[in-house]
Amino acid sequence: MTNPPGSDPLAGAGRPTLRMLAERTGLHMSTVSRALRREPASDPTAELVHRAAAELGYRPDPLAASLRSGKTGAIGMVAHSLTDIAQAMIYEEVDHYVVERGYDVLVASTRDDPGAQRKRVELLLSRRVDGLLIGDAHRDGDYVDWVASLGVPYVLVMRGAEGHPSVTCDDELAGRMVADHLVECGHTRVALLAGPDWSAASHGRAVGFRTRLAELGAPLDDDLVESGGLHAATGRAAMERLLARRRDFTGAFCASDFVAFGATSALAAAGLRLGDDVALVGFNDLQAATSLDLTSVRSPQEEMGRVAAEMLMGAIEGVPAVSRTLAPQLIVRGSTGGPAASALAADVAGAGA
Amino acid sequence: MTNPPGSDPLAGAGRPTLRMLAERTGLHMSTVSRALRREPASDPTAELVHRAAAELGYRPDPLAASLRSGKTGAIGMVAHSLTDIAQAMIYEEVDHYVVERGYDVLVASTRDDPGAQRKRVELLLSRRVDGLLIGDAHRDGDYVDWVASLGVPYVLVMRGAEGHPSVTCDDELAGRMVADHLVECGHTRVALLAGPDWSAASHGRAVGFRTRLAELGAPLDDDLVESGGLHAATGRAAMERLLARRRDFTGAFCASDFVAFGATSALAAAGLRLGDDVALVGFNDLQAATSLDLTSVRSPQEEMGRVAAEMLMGAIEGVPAVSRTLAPQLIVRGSTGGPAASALAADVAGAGA
DNA sequence: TGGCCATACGCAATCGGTTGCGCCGCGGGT
DNA sequence: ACCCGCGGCGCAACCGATTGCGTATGGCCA
Repeated sequence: MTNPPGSDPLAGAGRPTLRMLAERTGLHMSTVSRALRREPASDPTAELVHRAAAELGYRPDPLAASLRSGKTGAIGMVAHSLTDIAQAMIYEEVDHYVVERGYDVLVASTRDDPGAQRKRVELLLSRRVDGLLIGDAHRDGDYVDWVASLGVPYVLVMRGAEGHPSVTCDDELAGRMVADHLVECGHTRVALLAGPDWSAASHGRAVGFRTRLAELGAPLDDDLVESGGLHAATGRAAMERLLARRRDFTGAFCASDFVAFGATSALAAAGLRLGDDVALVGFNDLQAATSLDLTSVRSPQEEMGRVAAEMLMGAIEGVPAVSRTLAPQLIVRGSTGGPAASALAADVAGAGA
Repeated sequence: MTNPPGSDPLAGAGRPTLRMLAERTGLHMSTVSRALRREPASDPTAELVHRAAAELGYRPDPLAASLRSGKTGAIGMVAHSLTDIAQAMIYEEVDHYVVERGYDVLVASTRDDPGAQRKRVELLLSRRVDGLLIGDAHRDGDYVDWVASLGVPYVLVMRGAEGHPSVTCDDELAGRMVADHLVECGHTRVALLAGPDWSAASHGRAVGFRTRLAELGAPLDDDLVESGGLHAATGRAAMERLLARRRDFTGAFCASDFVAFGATSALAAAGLRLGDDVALVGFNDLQAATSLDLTSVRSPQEEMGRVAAEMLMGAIEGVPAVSRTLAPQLIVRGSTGGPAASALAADVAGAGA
């Protein structure tokens, strides 16, 4: 390939090493190594070394450094799926947070498969990440307990687990808020399209929802509960099963917006109008929720990502991690008879921009 | 940091090394190293070594191996944004493809910012990835040419660029298909909500659309073209601008489903009904498209990911990469007067499950 | 039975930094 | 004037594998 002079000082030719820097400056490697860690201006030697480094286009090799020091400057994030926008948003935020601080992120996705979870964590560990962000925790503690037993700093994000440091949304509160809202809108017989029960997030939402409904005197009928996955397909299937069984509910809470999207299709196919015949509430407040005019709970994914990253980096440096719970926010739209999409859409649609 | 005895929990004490394996088997490190690369059953020594490795729970250290060998067994993927589901789908597929083959993926996201692009590529390179998958190429060749000049195997995915190996969808064909469809549905005055012009994908879609419309005798009116980003917010804004200017179009092609979602909100706010007053076509066929009953073009993201990964791994092993273009598929739904959502939803909603 | 080749194995250098240790010189305290 | 402390620096070991080279060995064929 052609190699224009200004564009890449170090292509082709051997990449500059510490040894070369040492020769060029007449100092010893170790001196150079140490000088590079100082501020350029702190000291004549430091300045000399930094200047030489700049001239040669020296870039330290993190591999070699990690091998000796045991620190890699990288954290691992394991997600259940990055096609789940909520996880992707968390990842993006984590990425930007840590990269700004000179760290790096290695991701892995497990599809919530226990075998893959362990395998991917081991892979990350073999790459010697300094800490782990776990986004695919299951409520049965096996996986998470195992992670904890590895002796590597870790923080759970989005899905918590008893006795482990985590950054989560207050899912139970969110469930209660939805119950409040639906009942306030006059719905006394409502359904629940729950997510997988092994997700603490889904579980928490369901528990809060159920508990609050009971408190409000409109207890959830077990016959109106369907549980499944987090995708549109499972949401649609769940709503179809429900409709085949009962048609006397006037509202439903879906474990995620994707589930709500699927449910919407099923409602449409059954000739029921969203918001008029059946009120629907989703979860995550994705961009598309605005377009569907879907009431949804916004959980602060960006903030979760940032806080979790911050907490993990603290843990790596020895600060004990203490769990945090962030506040959800109900965004009311037309699917529960709220204001029309037009009124709210503008300030909402920018997520992920 | 101080370095008290306990601060290096399991790492220093426990992690089995090649040397330990050597001592335990009475063989030399180099012999052990080589025996591990053989099949366990191929040879008594190999079996002995493998057994010992299993007993000690030996896991090779990729850092050390890479340092010496120059190969990391990792590829880098740079995405413009993982909250874009299309990119996330590609990533997921790449991840599974290469992990199955003993490789690993390091991702980075750049938000399409030129500064970030170079920085992140350099970061990946400093981690010594064996090859690069570029998902955020821009049409002006600067960035991609620079990547090519680095001398590292690379493949562009989703967004191509002249003279560089890539795996893309036939975006121009897709644009033509949409034009055909809209005209067939009787729309002769249609609008275009284009994506960023520096994306070859967006550009190609627009070109194909425009060209085919002209061929069909219904040329695109420049006054009916809006361009912007790929998000719901920009889609909504674009449609609002358009509606403020003109109301005489009966159909529109959106550069992505997200843009279409935003456009839908704007239409609703203007009191126009999707499919009845204005026909809309999106791009990517995301899960939510089904629920919105949105006609969309499905581009084969999974296949793109797989093919690109395959091609890159080939390139790493010396097989020259030759660009491939995959076929798009139009999914007709209610937003262009197609069959109701109910008819098609079932087999479509499972994407990403 | 002798010679030759393929193979298995040991030895030691190597990848590119980091870090404990010891030396040296300089400045300050008494 | 003396001694101590401290900071900068060089030396060399080290992290955990891979790999070129030299030697011993076993199988095969003549």
